[in-house]
Amino acid sequence: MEKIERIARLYPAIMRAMGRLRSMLHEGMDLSYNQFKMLLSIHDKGQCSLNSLACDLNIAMSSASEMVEKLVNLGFVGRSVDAENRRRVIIYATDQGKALIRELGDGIVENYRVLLNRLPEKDQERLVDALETLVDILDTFE
Amino acid sequence: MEKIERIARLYPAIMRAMGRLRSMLHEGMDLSYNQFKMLLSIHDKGQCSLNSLACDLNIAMSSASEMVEKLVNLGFVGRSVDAENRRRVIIYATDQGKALIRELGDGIVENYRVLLNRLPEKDQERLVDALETLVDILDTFE
DNA sequence: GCAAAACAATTCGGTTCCCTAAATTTTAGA
DNA sequence: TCTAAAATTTAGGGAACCGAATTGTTTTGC
Repeated sequence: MEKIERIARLYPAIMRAMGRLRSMLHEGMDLSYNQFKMLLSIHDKGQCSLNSLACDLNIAMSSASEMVEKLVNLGFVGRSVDAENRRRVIIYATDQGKALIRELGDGIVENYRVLLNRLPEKDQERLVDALETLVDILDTFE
Repeated sequence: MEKIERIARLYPAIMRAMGRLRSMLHEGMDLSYNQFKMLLSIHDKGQCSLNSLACDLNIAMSSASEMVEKLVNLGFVGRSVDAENRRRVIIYATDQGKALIRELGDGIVENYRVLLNRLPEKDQERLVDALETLVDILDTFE
């Protein structure tokens, strides 16, 4: 079979598998995957504007605005007007948000561990290698 | 770094990359990715009930029902009551649907080809290997 | 034979995540 | 000062899901 057909056939399989993986990793979490991603991004940046957050997450600013609103209402994120430039808003993780990141982060890592341990040692290595190769190559497409 | 942390770090990167890949592959298509997937599934099964379609796609029957409705309205899919068991509905691709599959399928393969050709030969091999390894291993999780 | 249970699909109301376009507020520039 | 630009929010909408309730249809168990 030709290389391209092999790849075309693999794409849906990967997406299916990754989706399954995601739901296994995040099951029982208080935040959806995307909400968690956003909270994490805010936390990593320490403090940021809506604009930079939206760029980071590759979504429209209006979408980011909505999601931030939700996280603010849940108490995981704070939002205040930037005194330097009052058009801008400063977004940051609250203590509650930071605590959640620690907690969920640990849970996710633990879930990874459980999943990974279901594989024989040799496959664990192959998986990590495959993922790293994939990211490496896919990143060359822009 | 520990294996698990490496994997945890890779997951978002993969999702991002795969999403980008998807939008590159499907850009300008008449059908969304999910609609195309459903049409393809219907076509591959030749003829099917809503239930089996929903199982195949791993979505709730109510979701499948909605999407089928859309595909029917677009003229790509037909739907009729099963004479054997009138509770059941028979879903199939219309000629128009089959033609679209051919057309879009060719387009996608062509897009794959263009993308793949942007990689050096050696990376092409690595990519296919990585993807196949990944699917192979991920499928062992249920 | 027929009422109750099981089945297949649909409808309804809801959520999440995304979009564009228009409005709002604030700042900066001519 | 008046206008243009910048940062965000609001409004409206669409796709893709979900569970629960509903509508028909068939099976079953008495």
